[in-house]
Amino acid sequence: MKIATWNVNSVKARLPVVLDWFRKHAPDIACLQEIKCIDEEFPRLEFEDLGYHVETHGQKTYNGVAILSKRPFEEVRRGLPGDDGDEQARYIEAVVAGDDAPVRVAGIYLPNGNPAPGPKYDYKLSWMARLKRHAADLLAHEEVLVIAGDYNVIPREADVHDPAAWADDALFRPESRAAFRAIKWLGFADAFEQVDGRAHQYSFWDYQGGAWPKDRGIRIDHLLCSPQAADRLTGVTIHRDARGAEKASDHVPVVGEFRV
DNA sequence: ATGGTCGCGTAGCGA
Repeated sequence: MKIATWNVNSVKARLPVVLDWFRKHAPDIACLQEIKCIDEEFPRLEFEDLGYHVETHGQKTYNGVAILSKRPFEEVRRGLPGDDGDEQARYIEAVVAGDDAPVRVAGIYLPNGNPAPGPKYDYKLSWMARLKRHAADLLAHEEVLVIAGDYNVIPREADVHDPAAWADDALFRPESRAAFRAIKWLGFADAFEQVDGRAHQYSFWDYQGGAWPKDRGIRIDHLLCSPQAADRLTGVTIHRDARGAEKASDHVPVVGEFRV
């Protein structure tokens, strides 16, 4: 089973590019971030035509997440628990039947947090604290669980082209990396680090300043795997080539393959 | 091509 995450940076602006990629790579489950539209405006029919079930947690203009699956959803949750006043659509979670076990997938769009310090950074860290609490609850189920998405965190120096240039950025500051580690150390494996782990394998290149042609990227799109998922993980592919497409997103898909 | 980000929404913010 292929489980993908992709920050598409507007599903409507990206639709031809995204549909081409789905036709070519046919993920079984895909989490999309920054769909930038309300549920009613999501191009649902186009994905249903490709054989997908579609669930969205949309928002006007900003944020918004979706989860797509070839198999029907058995359970869907919208919104990250822990703050009923949080209006930002950044979390969706669903369960799909695997061949021999249920598969729970959460799609996340973790707050960027810049500028740091400041209220946006405080929101990022509090969101991560909420994610940690919820992730701990989910781990207790002992399921095949993948938390997939745009974490907006660069875990290691090896995951950024120029660590010094990013030292004060909300994506690389010590508090952000510590919060990411605290979630991971609840008992998750980073899929990429488990099966590959090479330095300088990026998932995002800024539109500005020729970041893509100069390969000035960062790795911020991750698949965190429960032990039951990690045991079944056979490979991870970062679809770097997608960044070179006409009208590309600034992020590329990351796909994990699981025996389930 | 003497420029050099993109999307949303139609100014300026967010990333």
